[in-house]
Amino acid sequence: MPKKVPSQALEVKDSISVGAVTTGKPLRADARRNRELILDVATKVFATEGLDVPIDEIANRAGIGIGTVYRHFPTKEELIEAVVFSFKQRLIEKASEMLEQNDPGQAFFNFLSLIVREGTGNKALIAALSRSGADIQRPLSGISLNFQNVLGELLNRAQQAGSVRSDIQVTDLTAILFSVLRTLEHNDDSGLSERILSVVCDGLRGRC
Amino acid sequence: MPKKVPSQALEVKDSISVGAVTTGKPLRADARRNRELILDVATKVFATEGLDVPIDEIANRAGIGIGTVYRHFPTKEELIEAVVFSFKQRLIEKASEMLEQNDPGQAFFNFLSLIVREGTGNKALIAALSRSGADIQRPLSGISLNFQNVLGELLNRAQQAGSVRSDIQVTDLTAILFSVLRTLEHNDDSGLSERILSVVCDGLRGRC
Amino acid sequence: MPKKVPSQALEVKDSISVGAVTTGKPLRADARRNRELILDVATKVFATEGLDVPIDEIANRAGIGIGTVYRHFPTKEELIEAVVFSFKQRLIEKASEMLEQNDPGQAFFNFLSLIVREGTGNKALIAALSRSGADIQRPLSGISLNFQNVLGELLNRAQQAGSVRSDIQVTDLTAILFSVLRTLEHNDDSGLSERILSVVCDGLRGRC
Amino acid sequence: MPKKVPSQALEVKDSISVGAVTTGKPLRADARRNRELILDVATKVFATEGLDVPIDEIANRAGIGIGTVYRHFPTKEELIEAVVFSFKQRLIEKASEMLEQNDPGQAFFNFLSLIVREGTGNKALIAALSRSGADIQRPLSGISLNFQNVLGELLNRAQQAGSVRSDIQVTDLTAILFSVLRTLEHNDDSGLSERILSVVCDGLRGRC
DNA sequence: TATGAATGAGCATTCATTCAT
DNA sequence: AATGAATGAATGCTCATTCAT
Repeated sequence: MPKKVPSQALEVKDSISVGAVTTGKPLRADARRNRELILDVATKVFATEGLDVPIDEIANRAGIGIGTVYRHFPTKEELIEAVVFSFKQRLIEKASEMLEQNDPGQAFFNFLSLIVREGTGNKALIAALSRSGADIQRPLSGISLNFQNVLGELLNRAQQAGSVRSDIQVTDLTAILFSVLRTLEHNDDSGLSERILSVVCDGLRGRC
Repeated sequence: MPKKVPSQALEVKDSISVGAVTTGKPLRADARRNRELILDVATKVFATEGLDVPIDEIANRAGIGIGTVYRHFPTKEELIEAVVFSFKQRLIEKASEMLEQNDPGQAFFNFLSLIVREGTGNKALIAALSRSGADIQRPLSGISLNFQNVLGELLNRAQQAGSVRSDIQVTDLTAILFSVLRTLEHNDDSGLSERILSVVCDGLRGRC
Repeated sequence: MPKKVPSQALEVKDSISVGAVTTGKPLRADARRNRELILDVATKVFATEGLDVPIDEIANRAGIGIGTVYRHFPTKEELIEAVVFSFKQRLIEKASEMLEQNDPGQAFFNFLSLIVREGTGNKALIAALSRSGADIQRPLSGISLNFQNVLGELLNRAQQAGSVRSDIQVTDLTAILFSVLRTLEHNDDSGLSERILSVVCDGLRGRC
Repeated sequence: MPKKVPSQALEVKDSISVGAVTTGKPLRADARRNRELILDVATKVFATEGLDVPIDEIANRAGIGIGTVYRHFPTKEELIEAVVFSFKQRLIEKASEMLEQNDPGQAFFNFLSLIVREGTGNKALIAALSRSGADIQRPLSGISLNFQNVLGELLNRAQQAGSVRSDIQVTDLTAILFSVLRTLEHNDDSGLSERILSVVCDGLRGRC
């Protein structure tokens, strides 16, 4: 039985080329701390205020210099991607957990529900995902590919169990998910989330 | 037998003065031409490149001076709204036509289908709907209200005819539409559109 | 005994080259009317809001087109000068009246008092005068010369009567006047006007 | 025997952070140099060309980027105020020195004389004073209040010594000073300055 | 002549990114 | 490594002036 991935996704920083330069060296302790700090703050700030927040703002709220932010993430774009990365990482963990469940249909719909719950009102998740996820044509790599894989796994099982209509593909699903999240971007009315989720789930079950 | 839509929803002003000041005077021939030119260009540009395109760009592509754009639309915001206005206007017209149809369910789903078809890859349309769909709390006015009214009419009839689940509200619907459009923003793959539309429609019919 | 100049200073329009093109032809009736209208509005608007008011504003308030304003005053600068012109014209009239008085000292100080009273809170008078009047080196011509002449006349007589210290020159005086007016630009507190006027008058009488 | 000015008026902050945010940290060497450079250039440029000079111009003349100007003074207004600040600061120092003199009347008139000398042809100084002198209603704060305090001190003593008429108030005085400076704005003819100063001083002594 | 539409240089301000300390 | 100062392209908007109707 697979152990749970540590929820903080810490082992990322140097082996995978997200942000910073990809040297083989592990980061110094303080640097690693800063990297995480930036990521945390950025995640929070992006989540609440959207991606238009200037880098200065993030540096300030993190209590560090702009230069430091840029040292870790040479580009705003890369910072955003790193944030997305963490999100996807978290979602992947959750998905893995769900895969353990017995009922494939249940697992699948639970996951959808989870995403909707996490994403409601989270501007960063949405805006960020919409960048890397909405463009379906683009071939995926790294984390996004992983994410898609787990999602596909969940989907397949549910389809094989007859809980989800069979003509749907993973890419359709991601598209739908991102789209729903975006809708909830400005609305934290949970009633709305529920109803939309319900519509989507019913729709995925297929015509009666 | 379907009644005609309440005239309130239909008598959208059709001649002049959207954005800018609403004087009674019709625009001079050349001004009207320019106004429409700007609107056309803006619509296209916004649709393809998003709302961040600078006004200069629009002016250039239209082959006119910046000042002219600002004469017609004193604010970028107003230009956007004018673009949105046209879109909603078109959709309202279509919706009105659909209301003539005998089968309320058919009418409703046809309209959804229409919107999806028109909206695929069209950022401006998405922005348009996002105004009435994204921020649900904000009370609507003018064209957006009209749009919501026609949509509500279509929805109600379909619900009374039992073609659509009854817990759905107009605002949910706009949210969903918006959501779907957003998804199709970067994807003109028609297969995707079809499947998503299908999922949404099935979902709206309700659990079997 | 000289008749009073008509207070509206109408005979200006074509013989003196202020504003418009200096053709010999008198203006058509409606043109003349417009010219005066513009001047009136500009005077009032400049007086209350300062010289930064856009020409559009003036045209609008006058209920005519911008083009018309520009036809009469090819440049904003010229419109301003025309406004100044009227002011000076009025002051010249008044000064002429004062010259009729028996007591030269009285006449002189009355005139100062008049200017202060008229100028208090009148942004246009002040800003305008400060343009054409504050630069003392520049040789005067036209109306400004006239103005200076009358003022000089008042001054001379008062000096000869021993009511004003003799080292003061007309240019000093205009400078002082403009300066006082500017001070009162933003203050309509009449107490202040009084005291400043009093200081200046006492100062002009000379050391006791 | 003249007491020292109340320390409140003197302890103007002298090191850093005028305009911008007032953090406790001293500026880095290069930053301080730039800040002063900007201030110098701005002072000179404002003084000679008025406050309408674009920020670009100032940046160019200082040989630095626009952004740098904005880093130090987030707003044009703040830059202007900083310039004003320096001026008033200098004047306050001078005034404090004068307060040391034995003869209160002498001290007072010397200060006036100083201001006139410094202010002749200096648009920035004029703007500076105009902040505290032009709009008398507005309650003062910070440096302007300090300035007014020292000036008031000088005035009071001179009045108590019988050298200045007693109906004059500090605000009248600033107004007058402002007024005189405005007059000298475009004129560096020292004869003019002298005569005007003389008139004002005599006027302030009061009717004989 | 009158009108007001068109023009575009000009300006304040922001922000991602680079670089000296 | 960290810092934060410097940079300057980019952007929304204004307004004097010109010109077609």
